[in-house]
Amino acid sequence: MADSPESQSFCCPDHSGHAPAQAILAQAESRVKSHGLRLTPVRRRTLEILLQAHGALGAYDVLEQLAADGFGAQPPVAYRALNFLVENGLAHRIRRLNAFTACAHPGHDHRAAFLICETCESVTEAPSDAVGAALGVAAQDMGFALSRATIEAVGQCRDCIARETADQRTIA
Amino acid sequence: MADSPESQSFCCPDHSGHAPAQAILAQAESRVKSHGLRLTPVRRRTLEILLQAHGALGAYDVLEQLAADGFGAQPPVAYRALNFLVENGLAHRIRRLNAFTACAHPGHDHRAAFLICETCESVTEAPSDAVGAALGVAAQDMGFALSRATIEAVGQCRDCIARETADQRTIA
DNA sequence: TATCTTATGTTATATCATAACAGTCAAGGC
DNA sequence: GCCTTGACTGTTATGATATAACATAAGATA
Repeated sequence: MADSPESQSFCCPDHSGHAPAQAILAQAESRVKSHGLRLTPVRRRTLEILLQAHGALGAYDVLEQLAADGFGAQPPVAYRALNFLVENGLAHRIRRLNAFTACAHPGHDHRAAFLICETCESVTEAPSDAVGAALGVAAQDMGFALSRATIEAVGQCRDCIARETADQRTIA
Repeated sequence: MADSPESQSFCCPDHSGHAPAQAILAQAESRVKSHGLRLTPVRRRTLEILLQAHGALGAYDVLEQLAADGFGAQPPVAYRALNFLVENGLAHRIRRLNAFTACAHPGHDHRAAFLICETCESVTEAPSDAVGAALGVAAQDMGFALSRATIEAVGQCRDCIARETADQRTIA
């Protein structure tokens, strides 16, 4: 199960594998090109940085790494690249954390929900079609035309639950 | 329908009535007391300010009004009162807007979803039990223990849809 | 009243984000 | 090729949001 494609495709970048960075970068490249846009060096490097990150990264964290790589060291450099990635479905903005994370499966359009672990700060992208549908119904009931949504859950991830359980056994 | 208790209880503060401010303030008072806490003047006034607001208010907007009323004029004054209200279920934080809004029905615990109108900037609290349930299922599938969630939808509210439709008729 | 606790006020600073403009580079027309 | 054009990057400057830390005041309790 830990290695099945299903569990891979929604795992956070450093909770062992989702599709390897290379594959995602290639997908990103073609996706961007098909929209008549360019995955320039800063943008590509920004996506790489997000893909290598453990959890979500703040814009200034990204900026620091970009600067170390010889790109511009001013905030707009990071924000522009990050916004580009978000607008093109290659990354997501996590509002609760004022942070950004690489999209785990950029191949297709989708609405995503995020599971934010309070213990290890990991951010996991979860399938949210059902959630989106429920939200659509609620909106419709209010006469509200929904265009997009932010869905962010806070709690504890599987790994941290397991670790805590193990710790308790050790103590007892 | 426009006057039914149901439609009232989920309307935004200035899209005509939800329960009047007085009633909500009274509810707030008793709710807070039952938790062994106090609805102090700043906190009470902060809640009033939110209740009178058209949409959600930024902390600095609230601060400005508090200062005008003779309360402290420094950010922590507003943030403390706002955080108190949020922690006690009397207000909600709208992360997408970096803003706060009074809870439309503080009488009972509930998970809320917010509908943010891009046209008039109103924020409406929608019942979200179904959305929460769907999110719970998605989380469970990932082995994630959900503790709370942010659900914020962006789109266009009923009033603005109606207004736009009317405008188009006028033009045509 | 003395004491303890909670809340408020203030100073200072951290963190997140964007406007505006200048310089650079790539792609397509000539 | 080379020039124009539009997209991209870099920089300066500033704005907006949020909190840490500590001093003072106000309520509760003994």
